[in-house]
Amino acid sequence: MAGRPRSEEARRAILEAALALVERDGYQDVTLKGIAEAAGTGRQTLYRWWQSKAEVLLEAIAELVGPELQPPPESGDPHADLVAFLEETFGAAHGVAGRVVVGLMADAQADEKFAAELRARLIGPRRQALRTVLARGALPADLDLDLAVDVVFGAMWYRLLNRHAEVDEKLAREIAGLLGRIR
Amino acid sequence: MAGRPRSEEARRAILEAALALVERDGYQDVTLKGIAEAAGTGRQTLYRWWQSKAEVLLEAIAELVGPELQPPPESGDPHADLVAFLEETFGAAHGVAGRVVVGLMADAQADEKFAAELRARLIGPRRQALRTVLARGALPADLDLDLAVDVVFGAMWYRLLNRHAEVDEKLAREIAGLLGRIR
Amino acid sequence: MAGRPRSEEARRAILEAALALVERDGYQDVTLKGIAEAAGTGRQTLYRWWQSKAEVLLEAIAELVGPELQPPPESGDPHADLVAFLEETFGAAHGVAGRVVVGLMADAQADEKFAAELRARLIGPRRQALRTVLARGALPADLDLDLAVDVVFGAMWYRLLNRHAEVDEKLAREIAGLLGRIR
Amino acid sequence: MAGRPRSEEARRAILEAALALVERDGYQDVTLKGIAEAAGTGRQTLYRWWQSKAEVLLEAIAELVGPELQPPPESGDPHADLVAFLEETFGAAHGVAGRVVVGLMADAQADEKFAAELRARLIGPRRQALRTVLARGALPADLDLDLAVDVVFGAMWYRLLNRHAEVDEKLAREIAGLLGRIR
DNA sequence: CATTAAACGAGACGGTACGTCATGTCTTTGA
DNA sequence: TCAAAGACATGACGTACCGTCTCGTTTAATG
Repeated sequence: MAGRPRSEEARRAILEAALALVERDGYQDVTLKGIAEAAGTGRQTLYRWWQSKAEVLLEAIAELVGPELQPPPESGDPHADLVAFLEETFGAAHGVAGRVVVGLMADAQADEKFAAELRARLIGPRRQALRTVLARGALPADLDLDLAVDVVFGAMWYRLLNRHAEVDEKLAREIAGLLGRIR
Repeated sequence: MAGRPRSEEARRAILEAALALVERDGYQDVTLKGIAEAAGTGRQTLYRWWQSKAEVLLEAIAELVGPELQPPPESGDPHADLVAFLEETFGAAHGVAGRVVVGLMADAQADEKFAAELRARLIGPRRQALRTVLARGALPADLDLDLAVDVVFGAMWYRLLNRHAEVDEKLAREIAGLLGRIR
Repeated sequence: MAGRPRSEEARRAILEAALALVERDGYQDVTLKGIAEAAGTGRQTLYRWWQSKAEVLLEAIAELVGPELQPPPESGDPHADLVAFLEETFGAAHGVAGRVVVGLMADAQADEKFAAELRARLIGPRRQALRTVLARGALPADLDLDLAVDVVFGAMWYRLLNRHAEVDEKLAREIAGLLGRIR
Repeated sequence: MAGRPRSEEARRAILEAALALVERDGYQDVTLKGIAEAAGTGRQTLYRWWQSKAEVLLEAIAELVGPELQPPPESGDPHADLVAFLEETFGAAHGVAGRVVVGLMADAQADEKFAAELRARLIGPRRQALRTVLARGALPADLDLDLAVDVVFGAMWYRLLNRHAEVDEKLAREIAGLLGRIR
């Protein structure tokens, strides 16, 4: 038998409601119950298609920032490419996207299965993009690229989570400058 | 007037039970109710002295790693000092301490007041210790020390949270090596 | 839309468990938590449909003694009717029903809203039934029937609460006898 | 050896605070903790001298209405004596005394030991006083005096607890009138 | 007059019920 | 067969009071 097809309308209402609630209440105060009510949807519809709040928001954020996961076009100046890429990346860390992504990382600590999904769909591709940009010549050829990626995104995440300093264009330039001084 | 003094026995039972439960069930599955039961203590005793699970575990972990928050003695070789410090720090990130500290960071995302406490009692002192070690000559004099700290601890936190790679002695040597190549 | 219908099974399990617990532990030692556990039901299900322990037990007792709230068939002998009615009423005051009804009256002292409900669903109808029986000719026509009701049920309640004497068939005959001597 | 004598000041502060709290919050919302705080006394002082809230309030009310427990002087007119006694008794049922006494009766349902104490110190003497007044000739000589007492005080208690009608001078006259019509 | 012992206030202790909340499941009717 | 609605069992939350237990202090009577 065929059955009623999945409602695309309900799906979009849920993803939009989820993001709106994060914006209004903060990631941790969002509940699946609250999302269902805000989306005007049944609770079972949420549980049918997603495992948890984190999965809902991972899908929502993936749709939101999907296109940005590609490395930027090559300009010829490796250092300029790196600065541009970091400025764009760090800029995206503000607003809802930042709040969601930090919340997802927090939730991932409780659930290794979701953590793997988060790495596969969001973190990994972004790492790959940075790797591509770094490989254009901004670093000595013998330097471990993965270590460099850890250092760059590490600083970003550390600041995002610990909030002891801003994640902004200044940081982008400083990190790029630091990498440029490596011999 | 005086009143019955706080029970040091209950306090220690609670902190020990909290750590034991994190070890057994993982940070997120620990509840205040569970801690009280495991410690053989009343629930109100927990609420009397701590605001949340995170505060209990912050105190527990602070007592556990308290002494390590001091910078190591100066050996004369700045690079060796740095490697030694990082090896010790990264080593401590395994076991309960690591699970707790990652959980605390996750919880801090939901509660800015607690985040400030976490920075003040745990993260800040550790940053200061690294700063002291770095200032012994492992870096060019004009490099921003705070940025270097962000880069080093950033890489550590990024790996701890995202779990795409180990936080171990190898990382300690690689990071120290990378810093040593900065001109 | 529809929603899942209320579970009649849960409702009956709760009312039966409540009565059983009163029988076992006494009215005052019954708790909503205990009722839920004994009924194998969620605590929220209790709070969804009732405001308090008293309301649960009022409904339970109302189902138990519901049919008795009607005045008995007229035999032709007003005095015999009265004695029969009182014997039946006073007999029902023993066992669970008596313990529950006394507990309800005690709880009603703390909650005027519930007191009104108790009057409407239990006390009032019983008063009306006695009034009907008394009106059949057991009393002088000019006597205030409500006062007579107060006197009859007052003696019963006084003994039930104060427990200085039994509420039994002997009392039924004595009260009826006293009323019969009024000129 | 001797030890410090019991503080009469603390005792009076407790009894007064208890009555004041009943007046302000109602019997059921008064707690031993609240009484201790309002009296400026330690909690242990309460538990040292009384078993429960009910015992505290029984002592408080006993001091308040103690003198009234005696039958009034004989005037020569039995019916007038009865009316006067009932008017005074029913009048005292208003105000704090009424609220306390109803609360005590409710609590007595849960605790037979306290119920016995209540009967011995408050209810019994009052019954005896009414008995004395009734014995002055307001009733036919062969009528059971205890039954008459049950009927009179029963009506009072029934109205006090069920609150379907007032306990006032009108009731006093009506009850006395009803008794007067018994042959 | 020093000692002693009990009562005092304060307040923390282990318990336990309260009423609320979110979870994830189940059961209806309607599309 | 999916959707919305909403009841279900479960279990943690934070609060309140219970009755008990130290504390340090105060207050007579005793030796």
